[in-house]
Amino acid sequence: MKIATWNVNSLKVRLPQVLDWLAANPEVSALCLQETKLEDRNFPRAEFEQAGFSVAYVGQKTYNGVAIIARETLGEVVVNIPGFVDEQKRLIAATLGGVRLVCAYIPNGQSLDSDKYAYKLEWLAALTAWLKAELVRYPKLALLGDYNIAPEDRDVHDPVKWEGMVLVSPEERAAFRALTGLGLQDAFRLFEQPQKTFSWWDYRGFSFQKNAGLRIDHILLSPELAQSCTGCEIDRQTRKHERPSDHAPVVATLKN
DNA sequence: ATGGCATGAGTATCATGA
Repeated sequence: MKIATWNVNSLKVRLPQVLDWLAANPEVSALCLQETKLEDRNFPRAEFEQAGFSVAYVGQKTYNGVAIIARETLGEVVVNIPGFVDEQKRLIAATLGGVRLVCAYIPNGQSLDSDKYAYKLEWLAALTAWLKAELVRYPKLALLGDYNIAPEDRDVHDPVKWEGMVLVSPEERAAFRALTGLGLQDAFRLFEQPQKTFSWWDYRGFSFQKNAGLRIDHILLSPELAQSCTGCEIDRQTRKHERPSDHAPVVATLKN
């Protein structure tokens, strides 16, 4: 099976692209979406179900919103981080064929001196604490999503330019390492990868054409899943579409 | 260069993103 994550930056705008992408990638068993920006009553459930998918989603107006689209029935759906009071809709988890899928839209943080940055670090701490317990319950666990963290300088097109900015700060990178410290492994880094492979490019300044991007969308795998992972790729083709999302899908292949 | 796009809410601009 393949599992994937894609920040679509409005599912209303990107729904045709998502359906096309799922049709073009039939090996993808589950696709995690972020920034759907839709209240639940406006989620295009019928469109996905008519195309044969099972869906789990939670969203809000204008901002955030996450969903899992799967080819088989999703079970054990959990919304938000249990025990963490949060107005924002940024996390949904579900089980598919014995694999626990956690779909997360980690806060951006805006800037290092922002309240949103403090919220980002609190959110990450709560996520890490919850996942520690979740990993005991579910040895086959994947955390997929928009992390809004470039884990290392090689994940940044111009590390000097980005120094002191959100997404690359030492605290955020330490929070990412706290996740890998639970035993989770970055699927992308399990394999040899081309230099300067990114998952996000700013809409402004021809960033995609210049490949001025960041790798901030990730799939982390529990030890048992990492063992079965045979590949991980970023599908930058989607960024060439008309009205593209600024993020590209990340896809991991799992055996069995 | 605190802009540069894009999206949504709402109908002029503003908040947010990364």
